[in-house]
Amino acid sequence: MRPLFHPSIDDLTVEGILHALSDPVRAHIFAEIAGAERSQTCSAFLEVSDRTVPKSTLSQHFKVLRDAGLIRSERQGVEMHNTPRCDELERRFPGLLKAIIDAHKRQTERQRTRRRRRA
Amino acid sequence: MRPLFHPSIDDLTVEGILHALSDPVRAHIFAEIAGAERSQTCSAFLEVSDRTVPKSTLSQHFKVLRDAGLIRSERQGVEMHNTPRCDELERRFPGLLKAIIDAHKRQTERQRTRRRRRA
DNA sequence: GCCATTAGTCCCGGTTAATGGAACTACGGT
DNA sequence: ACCGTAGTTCCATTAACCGGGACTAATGGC
Repeated sequence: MRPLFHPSIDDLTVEGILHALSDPVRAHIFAEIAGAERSQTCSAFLEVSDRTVPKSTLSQHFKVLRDAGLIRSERQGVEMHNTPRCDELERRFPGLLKAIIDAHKRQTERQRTRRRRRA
Repeated sequence: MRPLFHPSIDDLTVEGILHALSDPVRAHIFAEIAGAERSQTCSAFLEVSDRTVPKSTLSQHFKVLRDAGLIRSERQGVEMHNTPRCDELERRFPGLLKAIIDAHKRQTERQRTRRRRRA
């Protein structure tokens, strides 16, 4: 297994981070990983908000998140354990992640209330 | 002239905003517009950080920023005047824009000091 | 050790999005 | 009416994304 690439915190770009989180599936995955107590495997996200994500696509998504410096992935046995790099990111770009995750939360909450109102 | 489309603040998505600002040229344009005292024309950005941007591309970039709800564009005579929608955006996604612009600033400053050190 | 199973990755063809040159439109000035 | 300027639209080329299928790496059972 070729060791997974993780960029140094100094090489991270805002563009990369925004691009990674501009996809709803990736944003969801990252929010979950960032909010979870323990590391999450990739296959935990084969279903995201009632939609099936093919595993090749999922693998790409994780690569994008890794390359953007948002998560760290390490193999443990047969599965991959993903953890957020929040502390480093917070030092490099203070407040950025929190603002984005908050905005996403705000949006999904609103979507829920809107849907409820329609129903 | 077909009137320009501006989405309602309620229809804005975080994904759209992040995607729009994940491009370095667009991020630069938006930062300038957001930071300027007065409205900016499109052609003010035919040169961005020492690179020439073709005007068809530039036009597309402005459309992306408009569609994401980041700017408002209105024709005044022969030129287009662009203003930020910061107040509305702040109400919808508090802190988001500031965090992103701050992160961008932080990044460009670092790039400058790095380049200076190398030289 | 060998086979089966599980978790992810890689490859590659099809589809979609971004880029930029050239033609076009919209407006103002003369 | 014509010209120059500011932006837009069209279209062909190129790059990025998606997902099915083959492949790889690690584990457990036998």
